[in-house]
Amino acid sequence: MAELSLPDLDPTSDRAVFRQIADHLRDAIERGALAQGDKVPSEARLMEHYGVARMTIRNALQVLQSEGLTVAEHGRGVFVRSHPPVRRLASDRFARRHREQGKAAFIAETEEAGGTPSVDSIKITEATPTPDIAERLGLAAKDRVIVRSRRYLINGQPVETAVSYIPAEIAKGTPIMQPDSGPGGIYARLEELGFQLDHFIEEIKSRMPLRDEAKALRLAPGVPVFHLVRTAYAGDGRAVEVCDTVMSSDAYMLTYELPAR
Amino acid sequence: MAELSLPDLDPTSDRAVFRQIADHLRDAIERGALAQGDKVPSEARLMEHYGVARMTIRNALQVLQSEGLTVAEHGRGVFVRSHPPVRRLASDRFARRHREQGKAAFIAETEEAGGTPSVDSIKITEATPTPDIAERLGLAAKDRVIVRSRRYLINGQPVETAVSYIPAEIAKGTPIMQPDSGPGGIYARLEELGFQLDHFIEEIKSRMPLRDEAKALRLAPGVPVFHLVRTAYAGDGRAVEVCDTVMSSDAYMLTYELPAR
DNA sequence: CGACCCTACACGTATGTACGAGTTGAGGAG
DNA sequence: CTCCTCAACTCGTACATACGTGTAGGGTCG
Repeated sequence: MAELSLPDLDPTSDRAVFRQIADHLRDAIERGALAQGDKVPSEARLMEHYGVARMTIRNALQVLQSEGLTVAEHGRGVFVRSHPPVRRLASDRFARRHREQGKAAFIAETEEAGGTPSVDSIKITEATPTPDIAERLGLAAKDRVIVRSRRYLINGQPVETAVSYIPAEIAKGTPIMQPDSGPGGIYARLEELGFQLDHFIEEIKSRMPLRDEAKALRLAPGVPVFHLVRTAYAGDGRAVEVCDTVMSSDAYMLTYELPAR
Repeated sequence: MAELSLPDLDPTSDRAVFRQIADHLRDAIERGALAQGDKVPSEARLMEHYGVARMTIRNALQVLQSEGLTVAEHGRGVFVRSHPPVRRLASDRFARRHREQGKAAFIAETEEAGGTPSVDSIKITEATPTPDIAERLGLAAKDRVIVRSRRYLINGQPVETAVSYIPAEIAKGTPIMQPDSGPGGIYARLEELGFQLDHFIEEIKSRMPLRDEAKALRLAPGVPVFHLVRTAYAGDGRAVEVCDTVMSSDAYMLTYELPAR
């Protein structure tokens, strides 16, 4: 704390004390007086500096944490969050020319960026689709789908979970049912099966993670997720796959190109 | 509370008491036992039910609030958050055929969906661009840009703030400098000036709002924002506008169409 | 019958206390 | 010199208490 100087409280302000303290610390972070990875003064030090109760300090720190600015580590301290390198997802990432190079989009992109990609928790089952999935795939309620779920990691850090749904009628007995779906991924397999892909539609929402999602992606408090649902359409207009993914918003920036025509 | 039955605490669990309580309430919300807009039992009632201190209850409620599941209203109670109707942004929303119909994209779409659109806080200034904006527009550090900032509302509820940057060289002395930029918006004006738009590139991040953003968009705690930066390119490859927008993630779903070619 | 006020009740802010549990580094034992 | 123990420091959880401030409903007074 020798380094970091914090202002005093303004007793004339009607802004709550814990908010004033949160403002001071937020300010220090935004100014760069506290850099990424730096330790925020301990609760005890802040109590002493401001002359307030511990709960007041904890409320202030809670504000910053829920803003995603800091993380607390039990027994160590509170630290300014450092942001991992961001993966940019380009809108041509599913272009055929990429599939033809023989690697799944995720593996190729991550290696190119100098990271070590991995995929785990691969599970493949057959099930009856939810009404939402059935509608997207144009299926009847009692049709069956193949469900491929998996988790993507970069340098051992989970960044995304994905669940794909493919009509069982299409996927049954094909390499799509194998954990390793082969070069180019399942989109390459679908094209080999005669479903020339025409376009994809992606729907993107942003929200706070559910408990299970926060766990699976090891998300710090205050980190939202992208919830992206992509539907793949074959040339005849038929939907052949729906992919439901949850991505750490820390790890991703999405980019899209839109026509002006 | 006669209606809502909550389990008792599990004293053998090593899960913190406030987390167990949060789990019970989250569960009730997910089951639908507590529906959107319903009042969560008051702190006093929960204290009585569980036989714990108020801080323990408040910690539990804090968890739900930061997950975006509930909102507290001073003097009234804690309520299950209700989600406003979602505006879907289609990837063809900036297609020329829409501009030619004479309304800005936001106005037309909102009216079509049966809402009342409005725009306020329109400010137009001239400034030197930040390095990031200068790079996107292909400008030198000392070139000037026109800055158009505004806020969009639906039925009086703010949903989005936007700041556009246009090279001063292009916009100076044109209707782009007027608060009401005329039929079809500034993209129509740019085309009238001879800059046939070719395509847009949008970059999307998701994060928790800054304090000012939460205020401007009246965001409840636990609601993240989309931060979208769109660059408009003319036929000759020149960037003619950058639009930096912050959108309530509650109010929007983004959709994009990707080619498979 | 309407306007006002008062009172429960709700959450917001703040103090003080206590103990638990993870981390770290200094110092002592071998 | 190395290993281990332990103390000090950190955040996590929980209790008890007090008062402030916003809301809403009912009763009272004009």
